[in-house]
Amino acid sequence: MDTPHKTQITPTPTSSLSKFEDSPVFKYIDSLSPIEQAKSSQTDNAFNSLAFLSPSSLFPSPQINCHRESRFSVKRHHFSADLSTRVLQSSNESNASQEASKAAGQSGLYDEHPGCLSNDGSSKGISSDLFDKQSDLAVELPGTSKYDCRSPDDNLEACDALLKKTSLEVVEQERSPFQRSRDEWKERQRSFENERDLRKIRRIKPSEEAAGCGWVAVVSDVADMLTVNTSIIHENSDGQDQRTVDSGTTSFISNIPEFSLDNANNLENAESGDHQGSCKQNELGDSVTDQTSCILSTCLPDKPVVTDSSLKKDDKGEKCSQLSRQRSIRRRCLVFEKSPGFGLHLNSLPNILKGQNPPNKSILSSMKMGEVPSDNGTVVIESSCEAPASVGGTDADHNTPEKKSLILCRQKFELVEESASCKRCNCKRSKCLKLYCDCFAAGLYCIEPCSCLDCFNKPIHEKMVLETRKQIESRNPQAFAPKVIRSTDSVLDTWGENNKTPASARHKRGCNCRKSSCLKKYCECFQAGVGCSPSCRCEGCKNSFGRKDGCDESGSDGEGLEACEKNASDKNSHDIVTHKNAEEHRDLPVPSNISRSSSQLCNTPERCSSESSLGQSKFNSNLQAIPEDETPKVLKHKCLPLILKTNSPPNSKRVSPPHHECSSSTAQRSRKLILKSIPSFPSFCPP
DNA sequence: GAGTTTGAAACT
DNA sequence: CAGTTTCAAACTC
Repeated sequence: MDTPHKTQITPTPTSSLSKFEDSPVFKYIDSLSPIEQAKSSQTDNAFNSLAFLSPSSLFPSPQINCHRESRFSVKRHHFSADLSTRVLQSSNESNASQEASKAAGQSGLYDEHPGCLSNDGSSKGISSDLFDKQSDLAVELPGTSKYDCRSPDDNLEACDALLKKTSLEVVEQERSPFQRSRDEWKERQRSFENERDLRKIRRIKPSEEAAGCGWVAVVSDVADMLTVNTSIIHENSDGQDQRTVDSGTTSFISNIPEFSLDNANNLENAESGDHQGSCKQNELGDSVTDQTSCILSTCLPDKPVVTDSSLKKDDKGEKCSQLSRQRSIRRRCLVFEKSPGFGLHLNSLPNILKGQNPPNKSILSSMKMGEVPSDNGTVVIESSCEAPASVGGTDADHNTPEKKSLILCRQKFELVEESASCKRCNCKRSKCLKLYCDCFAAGLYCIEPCSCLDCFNKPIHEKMVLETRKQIESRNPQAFAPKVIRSTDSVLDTWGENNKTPASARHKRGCNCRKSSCLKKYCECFQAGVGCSPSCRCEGCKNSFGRKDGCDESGSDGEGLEACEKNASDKNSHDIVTHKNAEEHRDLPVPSNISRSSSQLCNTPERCSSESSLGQSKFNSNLQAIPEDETPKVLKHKCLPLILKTNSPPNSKRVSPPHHECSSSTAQRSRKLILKSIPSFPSFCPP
């Protein structure tokens, strides 16, 4: 709030600037260095816009921004070509500044922001300002409703503004190194925003489809969004932008089998007419099914899902809805949570993996370390899920390492899907609409294998499910968020000494164990394979993964480890086989608890990344005194159900969700940001 | 497989 | 916020 006093004292930026600009000195400086001007405002803005984006900007909460973003993106798609063309044309005529000015003039947008127009690098001032403030335009340009992203009705203007931004970027290519440097920043920012858009949109369709569309649909929406982005990229079609189009992804997606979704797709195809091709996967074609896109989006967060243009937005939502309904019968596996540095929703993993049925013996027996069974029984040699971003995408690439990686990833996803369908709950009185229900808590619908009674956690009761979820979320916004968060990031790390321990993750809320000494799966920390943290209120903590008091954790110590080992061995520890052993004993019966979580997906400790497999991982680690961790990149990133190379030393005890619990201010900021904006879980609730 | 234990979730 | 109850998974026999 401005006080009269303040007003008096502080001259308006405009007047001040005006005076300054009128001075001979300023003019001289201006003529000498364009950098000066850039520095004063644009540069800072460029940086600040990125560095100080509000949490919501960086990781926008879908509930808040989804509408804006989704529409924005779509429209941008429509206008970019036109505007870009105009700008490019003008760029051939004269210098960048003039071009920028023209562009600005055409748009008419900049006229309303004289402050953005500097004497010399008008283009620079304009573009950078627009660019840098793209996320804040709604606020920054109060005088104009053109970019008020908050208003659905202003999407056109908003898109227009963005287009201009993009166009100007082209114009600015001839600018100084300094400016280019800034451009890089901007590019990153834009990239980031694209990603952000993806996230935001996640909730858009759900909101539109409310009751009809489930998570799958939501995920599909992400893919949809990606499609739009891709289009944009193509339109801009400059080498630089092409980078975001990952042919490998395309290939990957196109090759993802329909696992058991054939029926769903068939149905969809029957209904979609022209779009069938788009939804029906072509083994090597370019089209991608919604589901695969969804999955892919989970796995390859950084890459837009390239889909057939026919597969699209308008009807897609509808189709997706239909498809989702079909799929929901099998199960809705919400493992798509991802983002730069953010993995899937780990809440779902444990469940997924836990509920996994023992692998087909024949498959298992035929498997070798590092191999992954596919739904059809084939075995694929393991390779990193972090396949190179760009891959050929042609049939000829089938034998390339990249292709193999893609195949591997694909099959991993298949496994996830499969395993998800095997998870079951046994609720008797909660109707599976409370967090007591693992399925519900994991964001999954109950399925046939569940032994629940009076279950309402089914697609046919979607509305109820949504409402219930909404209610729970209203009570506790983090109710469906991952319970275990990672603390490996130095900046975000908050557990201090604990952090030095192998436990690179901690239970977000902490446990409250009194009798189990945090050595049994009653303890959520233990179950997740993470050490207890100061936030735990447990008594007599002996968590082998890390005690509350910071005293050590597994791998190295004795008591905890012993207890854990003992605990693990009570039943089947003797049957537990490490990867190494697994190969030798793959025909041996797999321990129940192990088989559920690791036999298939987690043959290796590394594989048991994420919270889900942590438990298993822990067992393995305990047995092997696994050296402390270095979470495999794969795990740290996106792919989840990971099967890592088996012959590698089990050096990673666990992989935690990419969330950070922090106590420090910085950490808290980050955490807040993450928790707030990234629905760790696809929300049932429409925004 | 039934019964018990446990601690999170839900409720008051 | 603390105490109590409910609940379902984990565990034991």
